Amino acid sequence: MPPTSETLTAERILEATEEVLRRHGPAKATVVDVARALGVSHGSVYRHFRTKAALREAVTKRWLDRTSRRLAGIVDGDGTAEQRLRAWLAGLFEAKRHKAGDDPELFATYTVLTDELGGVVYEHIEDLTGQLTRIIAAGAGSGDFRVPDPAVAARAVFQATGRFHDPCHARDWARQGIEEEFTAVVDLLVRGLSSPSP
Amino acid sequence: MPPTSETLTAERILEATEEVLRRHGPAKATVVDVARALGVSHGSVYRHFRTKAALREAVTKRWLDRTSRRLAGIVDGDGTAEQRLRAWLAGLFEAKRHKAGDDPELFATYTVLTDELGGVVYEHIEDLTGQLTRIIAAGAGSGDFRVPDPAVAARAVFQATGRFHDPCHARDWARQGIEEEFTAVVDLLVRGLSSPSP
DNA sequence: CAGCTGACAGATTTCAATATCTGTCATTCC
DNA sequence: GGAATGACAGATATTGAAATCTGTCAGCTG
Repeated sequence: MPPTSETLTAERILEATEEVLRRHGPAKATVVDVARALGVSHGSVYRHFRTKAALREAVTKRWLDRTSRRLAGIVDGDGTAEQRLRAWLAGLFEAKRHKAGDDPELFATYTVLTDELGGVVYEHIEDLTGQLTRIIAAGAGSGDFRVPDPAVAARAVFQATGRFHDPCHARDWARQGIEEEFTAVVDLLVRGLSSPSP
Repeated sequence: MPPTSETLTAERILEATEEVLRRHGPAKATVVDVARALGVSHGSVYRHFRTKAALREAVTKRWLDRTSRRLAGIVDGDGTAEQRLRAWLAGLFEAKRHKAGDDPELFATYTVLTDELGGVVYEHIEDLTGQLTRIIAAGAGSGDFRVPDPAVAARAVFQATGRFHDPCHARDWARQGIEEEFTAVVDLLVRGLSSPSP
């Protein structure tokens, strides 16, 4: 009994995979489960994704890209470079914190997945630091920021704020005072970017 | 056949525990193993440490304190506050990186231990940020740094450099270019501390 | 004939029995 | 008498046999 009689597409498989991951967790989510959820044989899933790893990679990439796209809107938005930088960092923190807080099981699942999929995460980080570089370069152009190399500065800012977006710190995001800590770090970084060259 | 006939002290037990941890890893290191290594019955170990958790805690504390003490020497050392701050941060990075690089097994062992012992790690971090606070306060006093609250700034600096001392980033410490990343982050933070208040 | 199926081999995971460990304490030993 | 021992009960870990999963492919189906 097929749940829907639409044709089987990669998109539908990804949808079902996400649901199975949410339900079963990363360790117990099998290709057979995904096929069962779709009412097809597991052989059909292998027609669209060569291996289980490729399927996991695709679903993880989709998940990460959702955050990327949301933040991309801030890069060319309104306000000064400093305002956009602050909004972007706050947006990243907020997005991660909500993902972790709203559905901890699913977040833990993706944390496991990203741990085993180095390449996808690398691209995601390149994407995000690229966005940051554009904001900082704009600030350097307008004179708000004084940095020798916007790309280097962007990476430093991204890494320095790791505590507020790297999944390995997720358990701290619910702690009392985390907001103040975030503000203190961002203030310090913004002052570093804005100060005259040494 | 007791390997040594000295009296059984807490110190000797900690020594043996560290050796057993190095040999067997955190999951397989048992109290029975420790007793066997010392040539005594496991009941004797329980005379000095009430539980296995207490033993693990004591040995972990000892390990963390070794790093603390090494860095404490820099706090009141020679040079300007900026020089000491840079030396302290570099020293912390260096210490952690060597621990992780020289004996990855033992480092992984302590990473597991610190994960289960929240309190000990909390105290260790309080200790380290305390040292940082003293350096930054000295800089604020001499006019090198301009910060409203040295303790807040110290915590921000500690967290912003987390990538270079937090065990969850240990695998990145062997990567190409990590030194440059460290320098970029520290430069940015020092500029932030030194710049005139906003 | 394009897409799907289900049986299959080898790899991985589960589960229950078996063995080991933790923490206690009555007893032994200097 | 203070320190150490080793037997013990309940909790935890190991092990290996049975079940399940991954990835392939010859054949079915519409």
